[in-house]
Amino acid sequence: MNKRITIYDLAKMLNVSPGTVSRSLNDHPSISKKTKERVIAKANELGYKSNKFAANLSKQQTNTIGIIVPKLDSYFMSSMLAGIEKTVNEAGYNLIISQSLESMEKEKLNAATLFSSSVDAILVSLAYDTSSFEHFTPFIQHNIPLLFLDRVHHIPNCATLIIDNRLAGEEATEHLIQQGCKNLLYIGGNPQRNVYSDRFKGFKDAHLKNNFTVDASYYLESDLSRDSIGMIVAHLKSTNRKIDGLFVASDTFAAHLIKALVQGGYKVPEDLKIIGFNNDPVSELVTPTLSTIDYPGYEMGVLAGQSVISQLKGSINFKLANTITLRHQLIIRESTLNNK
Amino acid sequence: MNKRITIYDLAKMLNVSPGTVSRSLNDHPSISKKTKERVIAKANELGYKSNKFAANLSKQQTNTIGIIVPKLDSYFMSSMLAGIEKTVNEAGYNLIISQSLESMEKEKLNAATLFSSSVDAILVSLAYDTSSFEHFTPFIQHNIPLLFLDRVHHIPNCATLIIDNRLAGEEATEHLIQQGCKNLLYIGGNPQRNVYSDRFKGFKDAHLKNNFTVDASYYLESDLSRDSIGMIVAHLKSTNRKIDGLFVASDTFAAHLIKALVQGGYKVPEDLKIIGFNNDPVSELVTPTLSTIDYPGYEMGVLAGQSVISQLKGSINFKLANTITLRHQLIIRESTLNNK
DNA sequence: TCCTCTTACGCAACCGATTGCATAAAAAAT
DNA sequence: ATTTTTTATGCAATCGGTTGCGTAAGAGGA
Repeated sequence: MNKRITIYDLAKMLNVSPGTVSRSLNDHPSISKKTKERVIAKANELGYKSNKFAANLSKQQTNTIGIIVPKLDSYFMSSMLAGIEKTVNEAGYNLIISQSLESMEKEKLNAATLFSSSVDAILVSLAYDTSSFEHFTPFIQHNIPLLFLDRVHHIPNCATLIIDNRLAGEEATEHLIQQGCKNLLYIGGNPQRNVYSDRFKGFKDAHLKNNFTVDASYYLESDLSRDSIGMIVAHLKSTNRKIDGLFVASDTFAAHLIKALVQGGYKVPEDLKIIGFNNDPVSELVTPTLSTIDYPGYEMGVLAGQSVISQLKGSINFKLANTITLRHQLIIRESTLNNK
Repeated sequence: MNKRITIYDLAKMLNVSPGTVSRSLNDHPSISKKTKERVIAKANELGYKSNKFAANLSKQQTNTIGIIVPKLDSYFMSSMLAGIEKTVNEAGYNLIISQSLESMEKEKLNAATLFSSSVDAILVSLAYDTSSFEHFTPFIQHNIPLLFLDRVHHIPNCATLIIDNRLAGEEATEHLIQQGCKNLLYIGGNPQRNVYSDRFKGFKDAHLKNNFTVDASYYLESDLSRDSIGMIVAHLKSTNRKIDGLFVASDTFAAHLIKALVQGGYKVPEDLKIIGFNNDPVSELVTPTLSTIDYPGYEMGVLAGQSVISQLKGSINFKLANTITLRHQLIIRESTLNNK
């Protein structure tokens, strides 16, 4: 096992001081070109790698960014992470990823770990059941940038990155109405999460605009897991209102639902039109193909990375620019179309 | 911004030495219960968090594990990562995730970064075009556990975690043959990657067992990206061998292919049977549903995490137990079925 | 040639925790 | 009461870089 070589080794071999080696390696202006070259040449020759922990310790910054996501195994999350990882990596940061597994308790633990790992910044997409936010105060107290994305909570001086879920919900609903649906139902997750409640707001707004009645019973709360498909189908069958349009807050759930409904004898879109959310790849593969709202996960990740980095570099004042809203887009496919 | 408090602060306030504080906090046996309690109480009172970098620097270990994956936005990858993250996290480790984006150059960079981040161990799933492996030698030289998973390369003393791709390929092919296919084609990625070449080996073995002829032209190499669907369809139309069975090394690709073929007038499974690989959620959603090989990403992640941790803790001698092979399972769905 | 101003580098403190070794205090043994 | 053993703590070096400050050597000017 080769001993890892340090600036002291280099210094000794080159007959200079460790300080000079350090400065050379960091391209400090007060070192002559000649010396720099000698040092760098030797460093390469010996395969010198700086010890990040020593560097972090003295520089008091870690070049790591932490992120807490609910779960990573969805297309949306993983493409968002892909975008974040790529962006922060190019800026020289490492990304520590942790999952709350949709549990506030785990989220607290993760936050504590990341805090004690001295991340330079932290990104958070909230767990399903998170209802208090004190676990983020250490970051705020220590002025560590905290950015919420997608599943957000507004805390003063914390940036948030979202799409306009209300508007997207309105557009989706409006589309269903234009396709002739009269009796709509919204299927979403925990309304404490902005993504679900805001979409329902849009759903309501579209109703009001079209002089349709709407009340809380139009919000069918579900954990959007595959196991709940059966309950939803049962609900649709048993309800006295004859539902002819469904706005589902998740494409994968919508896709499974379509499959189940078709097997259960429903005709989609003839009997029942369905629109999803996210533009997950499955929406193109299911039959009928699923109309949806395109929700740019990767771009969101890139933007999140960029904004957190510019925050770290101090090049943007986030006290001012506090909320970034990304574009979204209605995508019409077969599951909401009349003709054919 | 509260100054972060250190063991020196605690030491001063409690009139003990920093060493005592450190030992108390680490539950060192040679500290009296009374002192420990005093220290811990004070630490909690002031919200003391140990500075990991200082600790890492002196302990020479970081409690982080690095992983390089080709891309993280596939269901398989993200569930594998979910499994790894959960496991190593429970063991007190952080996970630094980086993507090679299927490029060897990026993989080299990532390896260098992780090395200089002093990860305690590294997990790797190789990029599409990785053809040399010197970028891993620093880890080996420094005795840092290196575990390959899924897309592996055999290096002495490095553990690998795989499924039996050859056997899985044989089973998939055998199934097609049993369903009456006479003219098979295998669509896979770069044969430098074990996952693709081994499946083809199984494909060949099944042919030989059934006294079918097979040669290299039965391997259609593709990058398995969506853009290549058109080329594949063209190939199927133009080839003089009338293909009636397709073994595709990726479910998502197979799903898109089914969609394209059906649109192009093919009947699946009547004209052409298709079997995929991975048991991606999409395989149940596409019409016809896709037969496939179940490939347990999450479990693979858990196992990878466990084995790397036991390696770090020294509880398993990996010089002996070098390759772990996971179970896989043939899953038969509509895309390969005759009746109906 | 002597003086001033740069330039290039060395010195040493510092970041915050860990840990081997020494030792004072307390407990046990004689 | 004295010595030995045990227990609990302190001291100080160490991990590997970074950085403010001081200064010798070299460049430039008079």
